[in-house]
Amino acid sequence: MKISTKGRYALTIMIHLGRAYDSNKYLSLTEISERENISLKYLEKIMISLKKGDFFEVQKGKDGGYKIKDNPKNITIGSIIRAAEEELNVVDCVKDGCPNKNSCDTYPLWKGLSDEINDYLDSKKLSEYL
Amino acid sequence: MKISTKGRYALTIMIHLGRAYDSNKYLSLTEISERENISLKYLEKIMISLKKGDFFEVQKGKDGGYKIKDNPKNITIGSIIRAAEEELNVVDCVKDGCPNKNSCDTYPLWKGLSDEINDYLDSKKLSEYL
DNA sequence: TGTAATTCCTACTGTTTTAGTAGTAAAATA
DNA sequence: TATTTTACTACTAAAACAGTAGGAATTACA
Repeated sequence: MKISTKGRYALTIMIHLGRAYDSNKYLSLTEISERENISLKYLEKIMISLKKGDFFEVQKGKDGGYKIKDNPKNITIGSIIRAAEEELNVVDCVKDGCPNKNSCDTYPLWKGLSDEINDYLDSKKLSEYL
Repeated sequence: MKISTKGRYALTIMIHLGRAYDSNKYLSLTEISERENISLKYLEKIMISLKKGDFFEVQKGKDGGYKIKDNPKNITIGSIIRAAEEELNVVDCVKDGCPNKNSCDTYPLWKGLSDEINDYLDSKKLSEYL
């Protein structure tokens, strides 16, 4: 039961962008990469997933980078982790809609746990970690 | 963020043993294997981990198997999953006591999530799933 | 108009984890 | 003594994880 580095680094990226929110400037992955000592190439890869969350305005080229569109107070940690990790279900049958979930002894537990995790992460806002 | 089959099957094993609790008889893995269509060999392997939880009385030989020592009302799901999965921390730094956790931006979140998961699973008893 | 900086896109790769399988020894019972 | 069960050790194919690599497209600025 681990969050992958993808999910962890995604949060790190968002924290840096969140801190730059007030400045209204673009922040590049190069900059974050140097600050956090994480390879630029890996951050780029994580950004591919993260972009599905539709969090950013993007500017290519010199002095470009990413800028968060919405106030960090309105961005939940859950939405960040789900974008990075693709999903946040502790077992696949929760997601897939297991055909015999009504007769499954363990389904209620895993469903309950998945809900608990999502609710917890949705109760936390990016602004709390800046 | 997935629970492995090890954790899932561990719960399944415990549910079968929990149901047999009142009968005071031993239940073999062969029996559970047949009921659940899970390979006996794999169940044996999972049992190696699960035994660290000190849940059972064991009887080898004919009509042998495992018997739960304590009432299922007193066994938490958390203790089962932790025995099977070895740990239940969403990031390693929570377990290892990361040296710079005091300055880490993301530590509080991961620690909070790990605690949330453990608390949730500890609030559920095996008896609720029999 | 050229150059540096940046995102975007595709592909590759070594390592670790997962999910088992296999064979045999040891113990217990009848 | 034969059978059934757990206990122990070792192996393995496939998937996931954690990156790395190279270059194309775009933009700002000098």
